[in-house]
Amino acid sequence: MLPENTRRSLPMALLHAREVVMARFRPMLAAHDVTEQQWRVLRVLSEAGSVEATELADRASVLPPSLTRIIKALEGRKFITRNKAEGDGRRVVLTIAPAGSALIDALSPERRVIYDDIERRFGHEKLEQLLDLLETLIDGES
Amino acid sequence: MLPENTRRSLPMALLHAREVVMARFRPMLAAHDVTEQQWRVLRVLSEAGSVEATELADRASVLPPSLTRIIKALEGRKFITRNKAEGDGRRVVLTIAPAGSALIDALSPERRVIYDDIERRFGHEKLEQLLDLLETLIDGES
DNA sequence: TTGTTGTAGTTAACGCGTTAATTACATGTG
DNA sequence: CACATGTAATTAACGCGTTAACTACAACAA
Repeated sequence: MLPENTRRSLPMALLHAREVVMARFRPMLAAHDVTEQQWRVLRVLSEAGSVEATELADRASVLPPSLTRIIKALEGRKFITRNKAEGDGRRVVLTIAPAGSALIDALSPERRVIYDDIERRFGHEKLEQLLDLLETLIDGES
Repeated sequence: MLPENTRRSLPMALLHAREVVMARFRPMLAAHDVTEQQWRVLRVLSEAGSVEATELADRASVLPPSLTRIIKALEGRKFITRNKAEGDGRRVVLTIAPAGSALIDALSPERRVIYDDIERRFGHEKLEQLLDLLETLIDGES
């Protein structure tokens, strides 16, 4: 059945929800001259250490062409390092650098405050439930 | 509490979920040379008939500068008409045109198939639950 | 070894997202 | 009326999203 109105359209609802959430984080990122996408890439690298470009693009939900640009920017600021994979001249391995880890650490307290506030207003139970549903949707469709 | 990994990050989960869902609709839109954003604008207008630019941008989750560009494109293809509001020379009123309605109608069957497939795989109950949670989140944060 | 096919990454082109600045018009105050 | 303030829309600048095309390297077959 088609959604009777745009508010019950799944793509629009997901978009709108992401927007209101990101509105909370955007000022923090802007204050440190990091774009949302750069931030996602940094977080994945922070979590995994060293990751190949393809996997990184996938985990950060960034397309390969965008990742190329983002790598240049992050490498230029010494947040990450870029090396060829040994044994395969095509692959590129990205690694988080000290300055990158430092940025992640520096933003953690502020992130925590924002995240806690969202969780408090929305409800811990609902948040977990929402994350579970999203995970199921993602795994089922991808 | 901070999300322990990127999969449980609300912004990333929302982004990823939207991506896998839109992947289903994108080919349909591309086949008719309509961008996602143009499509959202058309749908809102189709639902409401005539809407002022500011409200349209809000309901379609499009920023004003983007809306200006989208209006030009849609007006050029005679999908919508653009008029000044009477009584206020600043405001602009957008109205869906016959060609726009025709496009909406033409895509409806295909949309239904895609939406039904998502709903069937994900589950009707879960979909309703997800939409409810998203609506709550949106209303609470905006 | 040579040619073919496949894969990883980059580049290109065009539209949108985002913020800031600007223009045009409206409203309110003296 | 004249001026200041406020609001709607547009423009500008720069980065990302998206698709397609291209380059470089790897794997594989003859």
